[in-house]
Amino acid sequence: MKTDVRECSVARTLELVGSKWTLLVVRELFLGSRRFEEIVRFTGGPRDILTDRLRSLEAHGLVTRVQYEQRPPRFEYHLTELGRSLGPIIAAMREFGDRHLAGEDGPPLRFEHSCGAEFHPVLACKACGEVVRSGEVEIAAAVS
Amino acid sequence: MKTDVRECSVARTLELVGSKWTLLVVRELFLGSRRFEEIVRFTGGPRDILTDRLRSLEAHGLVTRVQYEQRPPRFEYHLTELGRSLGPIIAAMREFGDRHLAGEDGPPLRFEHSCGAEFHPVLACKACGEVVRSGEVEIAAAVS
DNA sequence: CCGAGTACGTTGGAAAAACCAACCCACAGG
DNA sequence: CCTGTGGGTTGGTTTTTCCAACGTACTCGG
Repeated sequence: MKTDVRECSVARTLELVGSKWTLLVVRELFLGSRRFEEIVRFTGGPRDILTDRLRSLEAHGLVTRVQYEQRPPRFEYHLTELGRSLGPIIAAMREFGDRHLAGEDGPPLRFEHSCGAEFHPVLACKACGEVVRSGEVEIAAAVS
Repeated sequence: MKTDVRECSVARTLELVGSKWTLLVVRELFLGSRRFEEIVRFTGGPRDILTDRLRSLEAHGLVTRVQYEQRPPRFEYHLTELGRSLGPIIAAMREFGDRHLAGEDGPPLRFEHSCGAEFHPVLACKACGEVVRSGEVEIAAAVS
């Protein structure tokens, strides 16, 4: 059997953020956590794994580790511009969870758009600006 | 140290699709693969793990397993309506990969919107329909 | 000065998950 | 028969993850 593994952008993205805890770390940073202890507390992940994920995110340029204290040396984690461009992925997951997996008391986190309404993301076409309905997008070409 | 794990929709979504290979399986189904052998070939994942992921997706109602042949028994996998609503997550990952991690020969998969242009997803606000710029969305309330 | 507490990890060992090659069954075609 | 296809399952190895404990470097209160 040939091994025609599809080298696609989804696969490449998953290599960066596809392992356990990584996207929860990114979520935490989006929500404003900066310090290691906050990330531990709010994600609930094992400290060693979270350390590993933060180093990996840093190595890939999604996060920077900034010293905010000399003695003892203390660091903060910040999303880079590249890291912030993971926003749509987090938003899409949040939206999916809100709609289909919400707990008893609804979505635990609410966002507000500058138009004043509660923010629910939908996908739009960058070219025409129209909100996309299912069936309006098709594969144009599939290269191996 | 208190364990104030954030019970958010992102975390809940990751419980469904957060383990390795799951989202690649979903991508394959979006791209039209239906049979087990196709999923093995195009994702490159281990057969036993892919079996496990398909069963898990089925158990959560994201995928259905349909018999298309009696003797010998053969099955196809299809995304359910719920499964198709993972589209924005896949699209967001594809977009991230295309923009920041593209291989030498550009994005390997292209999509086309019904407006005629190549499709690149951007986030829009469901309420007002406007495309969202960074800084326009803020946390309205954060419940532990 | 002593002990407790905070911040940010690192370590060692156990448990779980992933991986891989090989196997199995049912059938089809030559 | 003998080979090939489709859709898995099995057994054993390797990798990851998990967890609790420890270490370091300071600060604060008494």
